Amino acid sequence: MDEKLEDVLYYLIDKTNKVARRHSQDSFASAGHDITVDQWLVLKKIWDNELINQVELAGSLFKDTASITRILQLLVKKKLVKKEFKENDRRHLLLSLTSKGEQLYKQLLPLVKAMRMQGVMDFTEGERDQIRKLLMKMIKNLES
Amino acid sequence: MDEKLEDVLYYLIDKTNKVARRHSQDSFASAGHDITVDQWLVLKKIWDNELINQVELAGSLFKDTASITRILQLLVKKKLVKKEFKENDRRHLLLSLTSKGEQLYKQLLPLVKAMRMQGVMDFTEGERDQIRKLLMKMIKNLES
DNA sequence: TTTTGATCGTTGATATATCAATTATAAAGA
DNA sequence: TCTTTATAATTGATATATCAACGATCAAAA
Repeated sequence: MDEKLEDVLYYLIDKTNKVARRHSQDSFASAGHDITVDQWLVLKKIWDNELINQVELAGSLFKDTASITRILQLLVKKKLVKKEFKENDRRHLLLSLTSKGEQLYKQLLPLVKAMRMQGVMDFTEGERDQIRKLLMKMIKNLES
Repeated sequence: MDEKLEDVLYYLIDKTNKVARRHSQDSFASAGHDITVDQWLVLKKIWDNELINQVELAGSLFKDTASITRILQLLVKKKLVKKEFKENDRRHLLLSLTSKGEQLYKQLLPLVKAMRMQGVMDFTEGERDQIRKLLMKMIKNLES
């Protein structure tokens, strides 16, 4: 007899992830913002790292470049992000936020900070360190 | 200045989840099995809980009933799962594994058990309890 | 009994994940 | 210079997530 799904750790991690994402997504929606969590992540990464290209962006968000292409298509359509070519290298795109994108970023930031707190509001400093340490250990075990 | 993405706990959870899923998916593929992680989860849940309906199935896997409908379409097409109606109640479907489904389940189980170990192979009993406890605490904080 | 209400399952639309194939371009080598 | 090679980005196909709308069917109320 196999153990119950509820007792499988990956399952618990998946659930936590989903609950956190839904909470974040609902917070954006209730605040009247038409943006997905993944779009926010891309927006933030570009803000933090102006002129990053799509391969780097994908790597740092653990996404496929195909996913990044499609998320960016939407962000460009919403006029939040712009793409340009590096000088003398038409192969590499450089990404940056439009002023509308920067404005939205600043507007969302306090919301996002509140979301991040919600899950760990009653955690001690030790507990925060501990969960981080254990998750990183799992990642190391799974990345061969 | 906002903290770096790498320091955000949700981001770390998302990464762990992705790494675990990819590891599991790769294990299925290398063993020559054409099945997704989500399809496996549905298969296992039905095995554990014969005659479950789609709403219950969705709830226990944290999935939308729409997702369940589509995953089941594929599993039925692969002849791993069958749907029947409850007697005198054409509104409620009952799900069960076909013999092919049961056979596949048994074949995958040892693989799956190995996958589950991979991430926590060097964890002490205390660490396993701790991460579980902390994740459940996060879930409680985020669900409301 | 007819109507109303509630629940279950499906479908459509859109966003994302993943893999494979393709295009464009730059850099390196012949 | 011309060819080969490597990398970046895109696109197509399929699977899943989410929300909204819908259809079917049973149950309870009028």
